[in-house]
Amino acid sequence: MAPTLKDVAERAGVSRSAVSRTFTDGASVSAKMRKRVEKVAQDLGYSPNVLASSLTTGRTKLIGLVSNNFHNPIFLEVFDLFTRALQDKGLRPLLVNLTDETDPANSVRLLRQYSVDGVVVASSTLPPGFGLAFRDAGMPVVHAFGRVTSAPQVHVVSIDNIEAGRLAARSLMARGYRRVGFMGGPEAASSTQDRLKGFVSELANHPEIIVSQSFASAYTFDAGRREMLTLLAGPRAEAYFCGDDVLSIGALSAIQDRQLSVPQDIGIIGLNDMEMAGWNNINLTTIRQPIAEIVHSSIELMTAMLGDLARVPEARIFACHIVERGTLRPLPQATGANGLG
Amino acid sequence: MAPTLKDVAERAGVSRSAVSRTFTDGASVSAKMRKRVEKVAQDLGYSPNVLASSLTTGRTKLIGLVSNNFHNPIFLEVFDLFTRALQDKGLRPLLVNLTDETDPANSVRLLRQYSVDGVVVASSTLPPGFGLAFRDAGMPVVHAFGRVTSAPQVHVVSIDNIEAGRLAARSLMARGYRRVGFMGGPEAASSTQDRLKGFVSELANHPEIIVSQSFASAYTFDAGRREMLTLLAGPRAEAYFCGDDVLSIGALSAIQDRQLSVPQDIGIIGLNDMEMAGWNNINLTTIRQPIAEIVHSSIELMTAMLGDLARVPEARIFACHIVERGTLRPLPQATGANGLG
DNA sequence: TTGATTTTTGCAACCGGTTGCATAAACCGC
DNA sequence: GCGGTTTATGCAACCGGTTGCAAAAATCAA
Repeated sequence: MAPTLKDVAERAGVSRSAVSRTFTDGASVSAKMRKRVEKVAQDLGYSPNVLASSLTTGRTKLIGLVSNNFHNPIFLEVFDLFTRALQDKGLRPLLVNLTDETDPANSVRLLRQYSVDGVVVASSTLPPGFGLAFRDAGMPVVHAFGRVTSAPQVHVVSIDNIEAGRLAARSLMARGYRRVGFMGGPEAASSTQDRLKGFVSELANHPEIIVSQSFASAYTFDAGRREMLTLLAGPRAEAYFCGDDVLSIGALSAIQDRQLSVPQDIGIIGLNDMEMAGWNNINLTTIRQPIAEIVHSSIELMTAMLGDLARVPEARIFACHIVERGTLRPLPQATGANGLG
Repeated sequence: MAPTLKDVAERAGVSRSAVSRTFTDGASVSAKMRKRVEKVAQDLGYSPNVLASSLTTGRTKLIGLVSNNFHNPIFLEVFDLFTRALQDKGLRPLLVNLTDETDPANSVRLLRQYSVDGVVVASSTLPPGFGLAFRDAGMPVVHAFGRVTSAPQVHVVSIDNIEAGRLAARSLMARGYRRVGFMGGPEAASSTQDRLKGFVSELANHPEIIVSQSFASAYTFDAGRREMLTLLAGPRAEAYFCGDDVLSIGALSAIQDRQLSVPQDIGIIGLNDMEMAGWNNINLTTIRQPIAEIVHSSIELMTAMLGDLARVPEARIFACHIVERGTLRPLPQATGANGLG
């Protein structure tokens, strides 16, 4: 159906190589030849088949975009940013949905079959085994929203979850909360553990503050709501740092059910700053992850890897900051000013 | 890096054809040969390169998944369902983000370069020119959430937007509203026009009911909020049928700002039934689109097309129904029972 | 104009597979 | 064991491109 290089060559009366060369930049073609070929190509509506060329060049310009996170609205923003950033670099995202997948070998096989040039893992909950398996299969890997360590085994672009935990703790203290709670995401996820670690360690210097902790079973509204309902049944804290914005909204719904008011009776601080958090009937105070920066940095790292396969893994860490809205009491001092930056 | 068919053939001491045949089902290979080859393939970690084989078979098993809708949470559900359904059929989604794209020719070129086997357009706002351009380029096309017509030019799987408009009108009347408003999505979209048409035509039989109409500029929270704020500044209706759930939530936020209460002062009915609509601090009465059914039917249609390229375009229409929640007054008669089905 | 140098072009082999065809091997009934 | 059929295998050409190499053409300096 679609015209091929051979068609163009015959019609233009030149060799196939000549046609090929007009479409690969850096190749040696005279201006005359190029013009002639381009004319015919235009007429025929020819455009080169990337997949065929990949056989010899070894590059498909296909990037596996793998995630297991198809229920958190923040990831729609993430996918939007990733797909556009990849497109801008002339790369194509091959979307891989890893929900319910536990064996990295399957994914490796799959990505191999399509000989993707690289893999972007976009998830804060996918176990590190996946990234490692891709790397071991010889593919450049960038793990966005992954766990930051001092000796990363694959490239990681993320926030410092420990620091985020600290930031949350400091914010709550600064607002005068004395009994604070950590209501994390899935306990097994390293991001949860890191945030807890930061949260607790910051508070360790303040023995007067009472800390409790618990975990929601997933990053979902229902899990957040359920967890908060059980928390409210016992002795409750004055404010909670929730695992993410979706959990926070679930928690808010539980609080509302109990006729308690926010932030007077209970304060909530989330994490992510998804679009919805700013909707003014939600108005959630939260810690903002700089999504766009993380995505762009991930792509930058990926394209760098495509040029230098041997590049040694690095971790890129982005700073978080608090977005003041209505679910935490204001700071005691001057309005708006926030010494915690 | 990755082992090739040749490697396996040499190692097993058989011809390349033999190896190829063990991996294509329906091919003639003895059990003995198959066993031998599979053993070696296993040892080497070989799996066939789909892209290379596509050169001769003409099938890449790549499906372009194109959308321009990366800001509406319902589409995260849609992407989740599509990617999983495609995976189950052994197909791979090549995600194409058409935000800001106006020229179908670019997308055609792009999808051609990757010689996708077919294209799924998932959008209610993308102009029909895109689907047609893909079709004209010889690709099987299914337009999910597209416009239903009696003589479809490409396969369409969707709800009947006219009927949805009627359903909304009937629901509002049944609940005793006398002044009703249509607050649609982008005016140019055919889905908006169809819903309006249905809404108005149903009410045409009831001259005692006063109807107004307006349009939000996009399917976003802000647009919905803005539009409702201007509506509230004038003579307002008792209930509004909003273009979708996101617009509805924006509208609710505006209503809340004006200290009006829902559903006592104003009723709202949305469309989509995205997950969030059921969150009980939103609790939106809405018209449910059967997303999963639409997606599965789309994929079914796509796989059918792959087997029969000449298949004549059809429209598959799914019924909508109302999901009763808290933003519309209850029906006057018995609780819960809903005569409108 | 000539010979040396640079640039452009085509040939042919190759990338990793598939497949029609011919031949070889296995199977069948007797 | 035989001839006849069916099944399995390998050869070689092909899919749509790219690329090293050598020959041809263009450019340059003298």
